[in-house]
Amino acid sequence: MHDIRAIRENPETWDAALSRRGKEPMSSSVLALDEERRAAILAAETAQADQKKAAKEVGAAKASGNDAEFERLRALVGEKKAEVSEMQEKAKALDAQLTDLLMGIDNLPLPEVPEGADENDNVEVKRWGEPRALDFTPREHYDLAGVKPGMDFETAAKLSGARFVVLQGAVARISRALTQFMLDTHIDDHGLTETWTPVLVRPEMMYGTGQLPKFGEDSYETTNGWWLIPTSEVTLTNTVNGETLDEGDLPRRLTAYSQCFRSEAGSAGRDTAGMLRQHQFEKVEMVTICHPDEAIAEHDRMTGCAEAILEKLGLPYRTVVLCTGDMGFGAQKTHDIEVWLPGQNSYREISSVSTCGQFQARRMNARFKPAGGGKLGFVATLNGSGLAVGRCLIAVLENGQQADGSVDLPEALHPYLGGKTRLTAEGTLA
RNA sequence: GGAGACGUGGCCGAGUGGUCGAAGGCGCUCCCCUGCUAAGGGAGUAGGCCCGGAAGGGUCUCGAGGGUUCGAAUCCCUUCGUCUCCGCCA
Repeated sequence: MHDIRAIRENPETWDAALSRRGKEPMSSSVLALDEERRAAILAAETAQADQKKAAKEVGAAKASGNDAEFERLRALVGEKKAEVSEMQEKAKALDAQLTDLLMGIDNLPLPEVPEGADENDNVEVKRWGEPRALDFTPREHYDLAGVKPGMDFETAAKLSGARFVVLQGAVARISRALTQFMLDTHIDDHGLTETWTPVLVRPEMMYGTGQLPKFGEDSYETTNGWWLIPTSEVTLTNTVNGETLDEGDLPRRLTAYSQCFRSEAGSAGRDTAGMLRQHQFEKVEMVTICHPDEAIAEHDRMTGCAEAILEKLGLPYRTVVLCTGDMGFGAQKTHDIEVWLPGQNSYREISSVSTCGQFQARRMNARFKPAGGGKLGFVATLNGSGLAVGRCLIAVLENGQQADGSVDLPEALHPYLGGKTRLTAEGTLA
């Protein structure tokens, strides 16, 4: 959410930043509402001060036996009370309106974020690894002989419908190995704190990280009002919802493996084959809660954590800075990491690392107490995939594929596979 | 799911309708005393919002939301959470 004071102080700057995202200027409507709201608050509080004063005098009048004065003051209190409740109601309604308005406005891009309309304007900032030269035509993951026995879309369709998968045998194990490998790396090498969270949350949490109110269509709500998390960014970030942390406790770096659920309403027709896009998928997530001054450095650090996974797996990738038009709702700046998929002959998103600045913290009311004293500040929050397990599985399978449909598996995974090094064309580990 | 109890400031803990934002203790900060890692004395010690250049003032917050009342931490309702017993269960 936006800081109303910042908008008041610099409406033009604020509108200009918004327009970089291709959004209409909002400051005049925001400020008009804000002014109305403050006038109502002032009126309500002035009336209330009068009421309280008179109410105190009532007691004194009663005690001194001044019945006339007592009655007069009683009447005055009654009068003021009506005025107070009227103005309070108005103030409350205006405040809710303003909050609703602000809650629906995108975060502002940082100055260094390139301007652009869509993914074509993203800027590549790093490229690592060389796609392997092949003397055969690469296949997509679901088309590999060794994969087919362990990746069953028909049974998944029977169980649940389209965009689900059943993994079995060696493929299931490779997937699990990937998860373990990622978590261990983040915990042991990157110093993140392993965390396990619920996947069902109250709606307030979805507001906190920005899925609600605008993107309810993308997630699933249960009949009793819980929401299935679309990413554990929701739970990890909201661990500090409503909290005031000591500055000394920052930064908090968390990682969690979780199931993620997305209805993907707008994506029908895209990536329907294979397990690239599923309603339910697995992800290892990273979240940092830190001092706002450290957010940019943390952003680069976190990006590095995600890249390290791909490097250890020997998977070629490139990193891009998303342009203003391609960034998510709550982000100030986003790095997408795209892994090479030989079967598609292209780089595909496998991780998205964003800093949200204080945007989510304001929604969550997550603050910190400065070490030297002074006013409380809002923390900064960052999140990033580290990585999407399903897509990483695809990348491992496609990049390691051999002409016969078997797969050479990355060395980093061998310890997690009981020392086995490859997926045979028959679908077993060897 | 059933029955009951509870939810106060950084922590502990008083307070069951009237100058209570809230006694007391602990912790912390500053000052004094003390020639020393003891003890004592004093002062201070939440946050949001609104007005104001500031000083300062107003208002809200005793889990949250609503209500009763001239007046609520104290009464009522709703809700969230915690604990105990029972049931169920991975």
